Amino acid sequence: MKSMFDKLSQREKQVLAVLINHYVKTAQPVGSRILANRYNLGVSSATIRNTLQDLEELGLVTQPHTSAGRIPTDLGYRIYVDLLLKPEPLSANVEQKIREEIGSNFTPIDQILEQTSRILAEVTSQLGVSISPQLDQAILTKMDLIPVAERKLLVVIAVKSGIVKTILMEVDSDLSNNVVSETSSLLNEKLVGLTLGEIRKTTSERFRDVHLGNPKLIKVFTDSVEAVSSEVESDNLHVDGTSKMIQQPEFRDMEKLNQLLGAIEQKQPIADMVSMASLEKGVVVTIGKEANLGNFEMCSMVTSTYNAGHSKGTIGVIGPTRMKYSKLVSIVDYTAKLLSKLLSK
Amino acid sequence: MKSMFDKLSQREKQVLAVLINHYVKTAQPVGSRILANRYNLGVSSATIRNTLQDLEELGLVTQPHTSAGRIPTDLGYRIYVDLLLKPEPLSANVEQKIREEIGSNFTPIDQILEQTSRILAEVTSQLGVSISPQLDQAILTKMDLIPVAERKLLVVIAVKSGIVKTILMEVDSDLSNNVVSETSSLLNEKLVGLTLGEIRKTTSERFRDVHLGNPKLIKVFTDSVEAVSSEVESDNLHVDGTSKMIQQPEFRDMEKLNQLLGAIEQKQPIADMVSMASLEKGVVVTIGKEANLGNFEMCSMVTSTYNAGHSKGTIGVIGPTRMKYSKLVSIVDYTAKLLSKLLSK
DNA sequence: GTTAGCACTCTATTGGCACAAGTGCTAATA
DNA sequence: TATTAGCACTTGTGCCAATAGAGTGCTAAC
Repeated sequence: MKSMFDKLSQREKQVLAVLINHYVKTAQPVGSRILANRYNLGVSSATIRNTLQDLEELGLVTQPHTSAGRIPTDLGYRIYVDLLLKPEPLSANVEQKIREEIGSNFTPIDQILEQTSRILAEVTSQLGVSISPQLDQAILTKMDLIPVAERKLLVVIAVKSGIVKTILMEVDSDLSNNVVSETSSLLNEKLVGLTLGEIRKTTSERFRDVHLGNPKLIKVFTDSVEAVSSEVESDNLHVDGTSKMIQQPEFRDMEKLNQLLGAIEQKQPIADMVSMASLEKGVVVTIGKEANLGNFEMCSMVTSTYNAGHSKGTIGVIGPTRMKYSKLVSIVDYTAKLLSKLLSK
Repeated sequence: MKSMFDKLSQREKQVLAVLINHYVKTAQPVGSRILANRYNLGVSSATIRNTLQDLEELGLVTQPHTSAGRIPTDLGYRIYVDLLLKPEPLSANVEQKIREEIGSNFTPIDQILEQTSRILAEVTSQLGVSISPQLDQAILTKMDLIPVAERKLLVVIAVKSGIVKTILMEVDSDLSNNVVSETSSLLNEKLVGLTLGEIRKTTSERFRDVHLGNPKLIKVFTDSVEAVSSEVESDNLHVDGTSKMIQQPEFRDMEKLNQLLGAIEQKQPIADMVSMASLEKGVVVTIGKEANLGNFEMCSMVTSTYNAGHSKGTIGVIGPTRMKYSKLVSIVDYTAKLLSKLLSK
């Protein structure tokens, strides 16, 4: 990447940046005349034409057809994002909107993330997405077993950072309240302070030799922990902004539109895409085919991880590759930081 | 409506039925020639033309333009649905699919309803919708208060029919475990067997003179009941099948498509529409402008209520007015009954 | 190294035209 | 009296050619 940067002359960089800026606004191939007239590059359109030819040879721009202007390639965007882009400061207006929406409301985490997706969609006019924190690394602060009906037990799992999960489980025989509360005390005593991942892996051994507590109940609890901590991403995915997104001209094509909506509905493809980017820390920009997901060839993604206690989740926006990276990077970054602050109280 | 039925001659009824059947399949205006040739009505196209003119005068069919065939009006569909339609028996295939999906799985209610929406969407290629039961009439079988962290209390509300709701609440001061469990016992003792609606209305008086239990905790509980039992429909709405739905030719128009997706995203418009129909019992067909919701002029809806204990919810499908009413009525009816059976154990 | 100029290519739009579908009406028919 | 054949008329659609416009690449001059 660096080598590519060195290869580019000052003018080439300038023209690439200006071309992308213009194309992002208009969604139309950009010609040399427009670049020469509208942006004062100090040279004539003929010179720009030469530069454009160079950029095309480098694979940074391309022509839809012979007598059209140029549009950026995925690689062109990549260079732009990595080397030329200056994050655009948030407008006071947008910043305020985000702050208001992700307020200090005392709300369950899933609702907060829904709101986050919504506000991201709103301020970006793209798809806003969020994934709940993966609780595998979360530390148990308290658990409880509550009989709610014959054979039905509500398992409560509270972890550091204040997230509380409840799961309704079936038990195959009625159990006395005494047995339940004894086992519950025992589990609390032994397991509080461990991560859910540890509990998942070690509990069966931990209690193998201890002849306290009801083994069936212990099994029910570990099953619940299993369910909570290994919840697949797609169950925890929130998406908003579809109706805004599809107004983008790239989705005029019914074919693409169907693919997009199908993916949103299945959730899994989006979850895969987002969680792939969430391996890295901080803001990540994934462009077009980089995601390596057929249906999203013409889409880019700006994501960031956030923290909730020791657990990590991801938020971001998805839109056509022709997106305003400079603005989106700032928005996603700001929102993720705000969210981390909120969730770590 | 009955008068309209009397006004129609045998042939007019027949032609209307056949025209609608054909139009539902093709989405193209239907001409007299096709009706005369393809369906053996025993008369020539000229005669059909005369009949069509009559039907047009009655407002049951209309022409998109002078030299096109006829398409049904909302009123035409209404007559068809009320007087001419024979519910089509479920295919074994579809019945099996529904039975498999809405299995006896031990799953939380919201997930069951999500599955219901999904399977409805799948077997109808339209929008599948479901609304969770309104719990106002549900009878409390058990409640519990569980401190999960400083100042955080998990309120558990279990009602007949096995639905369990949990709500995380904030309390303004730390409370001893004793106080919490005493108050909890008291509330159980006094309130189990009442409906949530009754609890909501009468609890403050019930405990005004009794000097037992912690008033703040009692308030927290009634607030939770309030929240659970008056949850607005849009929070409990599940929609699936958007990507199938938009492939219907009526949504080729970007304008309509936007309206539709916007409504699905906001949820409220759909919730309004569905809950409006859920006042009546059994299967209800709402056609086009009858719903009186601007954005859904070209949509119809087939819904049915289902029972979960003493509570009622609604499921259904939404699609373009040009839908296969005969099939959908059977599917929705069958699914609602199956769901009632499942949720009443 | 830059620019003006020009021939060339490709797309998008327009008007014209023939064709197909379907109607409404009239007059003939059973 | 109900039905039908026949026909003139209307409208939407597909196709063609012609045209205008945008933008390029190249050459030659500065």
